[in-house]
Amino acid sequence: MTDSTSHAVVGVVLRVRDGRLEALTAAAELGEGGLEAALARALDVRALAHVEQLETRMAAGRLTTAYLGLVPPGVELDGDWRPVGDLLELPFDTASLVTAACARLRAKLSYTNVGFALAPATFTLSELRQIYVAALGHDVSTTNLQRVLIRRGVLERVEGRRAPGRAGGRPAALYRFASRRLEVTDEFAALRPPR
Amino acid sequence: MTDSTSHAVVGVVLRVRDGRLEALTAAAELGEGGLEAALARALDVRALAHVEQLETRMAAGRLTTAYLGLVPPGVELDGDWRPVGDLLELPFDTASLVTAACARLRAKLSYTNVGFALAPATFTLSELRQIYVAALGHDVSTTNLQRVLIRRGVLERVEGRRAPGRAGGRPAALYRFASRRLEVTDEFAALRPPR
DNA sequence: CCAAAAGTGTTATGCTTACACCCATGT
DNA sequence: ACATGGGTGTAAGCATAACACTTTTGG
Repeated sequence: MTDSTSHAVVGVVLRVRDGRLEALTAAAELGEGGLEAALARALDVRALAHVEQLETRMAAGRLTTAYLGLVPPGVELDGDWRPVGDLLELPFDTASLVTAACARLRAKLSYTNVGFALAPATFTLSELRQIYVAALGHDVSTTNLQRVLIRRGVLERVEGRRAPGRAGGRPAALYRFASRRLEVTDEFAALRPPR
Repeated sequence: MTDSTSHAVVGVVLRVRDGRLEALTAAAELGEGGLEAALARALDVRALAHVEQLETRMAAGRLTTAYLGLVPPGVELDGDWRPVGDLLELPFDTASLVTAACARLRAKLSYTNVGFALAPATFTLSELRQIYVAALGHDVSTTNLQRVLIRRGVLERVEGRRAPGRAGGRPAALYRFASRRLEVTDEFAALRPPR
């Protein structure tokens, strides 16, 4: 049997800009090429540092498969970017996908290395902190961010320092993500296998 | 535009029986009624204590949306149940969905109350332990299981005790899950919001 | 010399694991 | 009494959070 339902692929792309988490949505109809191919027609996937599927919904006889994409600073992706939290002008189902995307991002920030997809190639800890603050929606201490990510092996020191701004201050060390592909770094909180 | 791709909904159902994790798969073509309706045609969803979507794939021009379902002991669901780990006779893509389902279950057992969907209404801690051991694939200490689940408020004591078997032993207290709907009980391991 | 920003040291807290010990029942 | 399974008490380990303090720069 064959169905004749319209099937859209929606990309929900997130980025951090000016200390705010912003979202962009784009859609294309599913064709012969497959889900990822439709996503590629909807937007320039080369700009995305990370992509993962969110979910597939059916409403009003229309299928929608949503993807989460993340764009690092410095990479341009044109479209109608708008701050998350200002979703009132979006249709309800789109807004709800953006909310789902943000929830997924927040969760993964705490137990994976996804941060790499929102950060530039190299950065200072303050810069990384701003990204985490924007994405998580609550304050994060630079000290603890560093401890956690270093101990897990997520961050690596890199040569050189960032010169301080006008106000002075100690020059900041530069870091990078050890891997730029998604890795689970803190698998299970409880009920770990015995040693 | 309208696509004419065939679209199957596959249910991957898991249960624990005789100390082993078993899987059953069933599929139906997507129709007008929507994804959940197709799932209901594939199998008796009334038997499932929990259902959630896994993912949507497209391979060889064919769409597949997979769901994870969980059945508690004492509820019958007919079909070709087979132990997880004995997937060689299944087509590759089905086997890979079963693997994904198990991974999802294992992960959620550690930070949610999903256990309710694999356990009977009331049970002893030993019985619950056996379920966790089978689902996680590694040993779990009864002591720690109790501590973790009680502190999180996932388990509740219930009136009465289970009489010991032939070999004697102290009668076991009975417990139940405080909620029988999915709840996240251990949100973030790291980077929690400040107090 | 002072302010500002970055980074380290130290302590406290909380959750989990490990393990020893006590409890209740059948034979 | 003793074996068996159930349950609790206690201590240890580990990761995170909090915060004080030191370091390095610009003005």
